[in-house]
Amino acid sequence: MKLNKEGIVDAAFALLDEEGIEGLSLRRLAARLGVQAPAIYWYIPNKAGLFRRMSARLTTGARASCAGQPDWRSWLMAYGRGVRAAFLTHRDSAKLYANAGSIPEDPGEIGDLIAAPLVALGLSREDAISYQGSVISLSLGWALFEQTPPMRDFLTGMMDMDKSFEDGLEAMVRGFAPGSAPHAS
Amino acid sequence: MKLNKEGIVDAAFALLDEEGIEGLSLRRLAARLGVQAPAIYWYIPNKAGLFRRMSARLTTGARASCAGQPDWRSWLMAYGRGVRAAFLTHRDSAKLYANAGSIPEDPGEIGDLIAAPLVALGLSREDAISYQGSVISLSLGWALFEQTPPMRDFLTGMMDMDKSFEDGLEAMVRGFAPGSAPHAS
DNA sequence: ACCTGAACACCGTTCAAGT
DNA sequence: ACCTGAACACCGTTCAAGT
Repeated sequence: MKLNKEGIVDAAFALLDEEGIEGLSLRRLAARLGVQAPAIYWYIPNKAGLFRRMSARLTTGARASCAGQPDWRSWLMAYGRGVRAAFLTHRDSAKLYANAGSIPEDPGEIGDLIAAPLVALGLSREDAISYQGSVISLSLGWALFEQTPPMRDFLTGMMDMDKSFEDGLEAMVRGFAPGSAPHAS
Repeated sequence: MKLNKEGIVDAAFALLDEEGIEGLSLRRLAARLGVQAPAIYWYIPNKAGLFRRMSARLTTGARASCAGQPDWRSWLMAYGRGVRAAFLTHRDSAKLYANAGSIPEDPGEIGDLIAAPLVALGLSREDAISYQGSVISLSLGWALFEQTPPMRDFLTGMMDMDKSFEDGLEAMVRGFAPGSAPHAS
């Protein structure tokens, strides 16, 4: 039963869900795959590379979930909800994303790729990336709080997290004003 | 030259700035303080406790920096800028905060404490915490991207990060609508 | 091509013992 | 009260060697 990259990422998510990010070591991952730790290095460059691969899966899954939106505001709302939902389906995945920083492939064409759906809906490339960055930041930040147990207990004790996130996202997306104050040249 | 908690936190920030979060180990920290690693445990419970102490310093510094604002929107804008600025003054500090999750003291009175300045400006306690959570989330998220070198290079190549953050924050704070859709009871 | 065994240079944390 | 020495149970990563 040979290893492969996707299977390693699958097993890593399973291990993450069971043990949390502290317990996600290459040695334990190898044990779960019935193999010795160095074997993993045949498929991934290092632990950071594994984290990047896992992070990429989280965000591309969210992107896929919001195809076919009628306008760029709807798209950004769906994307924000999708990103947060993706983080909340795997224990500590927001922490993992924060430590990995994504950027899975070469920087040249990835800019076009992430801007494309919003440019198709009428936004400039710069606004597309800027707004998307703010939406991911907000979603990541909330997910981070929701995945830190003492913080989660503290927050759920006095508010509805779903509503707070929704309120913040809605306020921001509604407030985006393309083309206003077109910085520098 | 006896140790003390604040001195340990100072040294930890200095070490963080020099080596990054990967290099921030208790053994190296001890060496910098001219002491053996276990000595640190007389002052802090464990490494997570050190991270929490460091995180608390970052956010309370930002809070202090925005006293005397005339209304709650101005306060939230100042706080968002202050939080991001605080993160950007220490290498990898957003990552550190994401891994630590703050919550330094007991949960009972800290709720009042963080809500107080906004309640004084007319917000309900629930809105105060909800909005503040969204503002911190957005600021933390952007700082995280800005402190991940490949991501930073990628983003600065096609946008002005200061402007993007400012646009997102401004849109969100302007869009907050207290009292609208008062969920459940 | 794919994996193991053994090793290197680290970790956080504990605990008896020193002063 | 405050710190050291020594140890435990881990890490990520490298690399020769096996198949």
